[in-house]
Amino acid sequence: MTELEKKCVDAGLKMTDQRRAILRVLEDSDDHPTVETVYNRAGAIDSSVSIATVYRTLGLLDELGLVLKHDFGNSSSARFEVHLDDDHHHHHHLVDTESGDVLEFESEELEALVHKICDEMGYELVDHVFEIYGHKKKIKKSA
Amino acid sequence: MTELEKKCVDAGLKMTDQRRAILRVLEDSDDHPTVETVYNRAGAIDSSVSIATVYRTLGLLDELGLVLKHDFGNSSSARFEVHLDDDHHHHHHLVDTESGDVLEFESEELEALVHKICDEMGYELVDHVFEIYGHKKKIKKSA
DNA sequence: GTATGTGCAAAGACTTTGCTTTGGA
DNA sequence: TCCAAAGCAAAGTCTTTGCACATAC
Repeated sequence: MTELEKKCVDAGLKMTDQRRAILRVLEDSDDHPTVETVYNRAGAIDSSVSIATVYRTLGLLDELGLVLKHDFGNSSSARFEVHLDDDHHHHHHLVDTESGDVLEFESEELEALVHKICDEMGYELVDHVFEIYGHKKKIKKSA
Repeated sequence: MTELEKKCVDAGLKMTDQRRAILRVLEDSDDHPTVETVYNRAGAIDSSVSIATVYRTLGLLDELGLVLKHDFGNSSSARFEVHLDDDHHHHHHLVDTESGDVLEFESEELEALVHKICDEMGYELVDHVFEIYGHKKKIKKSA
C-alpha cells in the first residue's frame, strides 16, 4: 500500500479500484495534471473510472490536504499535485509560457519575505501563492 | 474625458454609453470588483448595460492592458482593477480570508527576488503572481 | 453610410450533484 | 449487512458567442 493510499485509509476512506487507480496516477505524475488528464490516465488503468469520481476523489484529497490544487493563469481548469509532507508545501511554480511545463522551486528568502510582509501589514499568514511565468532564455548570437 | 476613456478611444474603441458607464465604475472602484459587481454598479448608471457587454468590455480592456484580471483563490469568478501606469503593475495582493477584502502592497525586495529566481532557473521573466492570504492579527490578552 | 457595439438567449467549458446501483469492510 | 462510493446524466456556475438591431464616427 502506497503512502497516499495509507493516508486515505487512515482518514476513513474506502479503498475502491477506482480510487486506487486515481491515487496511482497522482503518485506517478510529476506534471501537475488536470482533472481531464488524471481521468484519462486512470482510465488506462481501470476503464470503469468516471470523470465524476475523479472530481469527487480529488475534492476529497484536497479537503484532506493530500493534494494541492492550482489554478495557473491561461488555463481554465485546475491542476493537481500530491502533497504528502508539509515540508513540501513551501515550493512554488514557474510556468513555461511557451511549453506549458510547470517547474517547481523553493526559496527560503521568499518564505522569509512573505512572513515579513504579512507581519508588517498586521496580518497572520494563512497561505500564499507565488507563480512565475516565463520562457527559456534564448542564446544570443554575439554581434 | 477620463484617462481610461481616452486610452480606449486612442485604441480605436467607440465610446458608447454602456462603455462609459463601465469605465466609470472601474475608475471609481478600488475593491477589485467581479464582473457581476461591475455589472450591478454600471446598471445603476445606465440600466441598458447587459452582462454580455460587461464581459466583452472587460475582455477588451484586458487585451489592451488597461485592466488587470485576477483569480483569487476561493472565488470562482475573476476580479478586475484598472491598470493605467506600468509603475502600478508591480503591486500584489493580500486577501483577508475573513472579510474577503483585498489589500495591495509593493515590495522592491520581492521584485528583485523574482528576477533573481527566474534568472537562476535560466528563464526570462514574463509575469508573476504573488498573493498572500491571511487574517488580521488578534490582540492577545497577557497571561 | 458602415463597421462596430449591444442585448438577448443559446451554447460552451468546467464542475457539482441527485439518484440508483455497486461493492468494501 | 450497511453505509460509503460509483456511474450516469442532469443541473449549476461562470463565460463566450451568434444573430438581429442599434449607434458612434
